[in-house]
Amino acid sequence: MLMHNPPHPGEVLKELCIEPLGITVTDAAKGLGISRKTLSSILNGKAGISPEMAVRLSIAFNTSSESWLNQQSQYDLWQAEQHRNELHVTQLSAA
Amino acid sequence: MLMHNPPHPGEVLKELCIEPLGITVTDAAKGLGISRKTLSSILNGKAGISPEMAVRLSIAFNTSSESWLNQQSQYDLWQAEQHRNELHVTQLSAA
DNA sequence: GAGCCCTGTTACGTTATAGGTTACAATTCA
DNA sequence: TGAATTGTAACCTATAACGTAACAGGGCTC
Repeated sequence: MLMHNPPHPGEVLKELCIEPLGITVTDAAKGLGISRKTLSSILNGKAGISPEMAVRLSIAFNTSSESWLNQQSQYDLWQAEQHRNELHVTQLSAA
Repeated sequence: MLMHNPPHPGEVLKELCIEPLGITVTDAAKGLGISRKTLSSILNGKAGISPEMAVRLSIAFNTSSESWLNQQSQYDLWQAEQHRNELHVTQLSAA
């Protein structure tokens, strides 16, 4: 179970990939084969990392697509867990 | 890196949770607080497991929400990886 | 056979999100 | 000053996760 708020994957992408390489958002978007707006949205936490985007990132930065998508899942799941007690779900047992 | 086609999470849900308990899809849907159609779609591989659904499953079956969402991620990622060579992405390196 | 339950599925709707293009404003820098 | 960079807003499309209502078929039981 996750205990602390995981960072948005876009944050990690910016700090660990874009900034260290010293490349512009514009050039990174070109390399990724996506629009500058899409990358900007991700970097600023306005959009998530889709499965296809995870593959793109893995190619461009020679990383693991799993790590990117897992980061996104952890992030999404943490948000969902915040509303766990609002869900009307009952324990299920044998009939 | 995933090497083999992961099963659809709905398959796992059916075989490891619904069938062993001997409960009907209708009753399981009621317990989960979702419509029978939604559960049916998941069980038959027509829909994925959303973050919120992962939390519902974790409550109803006393399991880990992470495991459900991770299964879905693995499944989605495998699909995306099948088109890895169709993406126009270039390696990114220091400017 | 008649009735009932369970199931998958179709049709219709809403809502959210990823992605695109275009354009604008603000900033930085040569 | 002029060019580059960036975030963002407006507008579009496609996909997907939900819901309800309705239907058809299979199975079970009086």
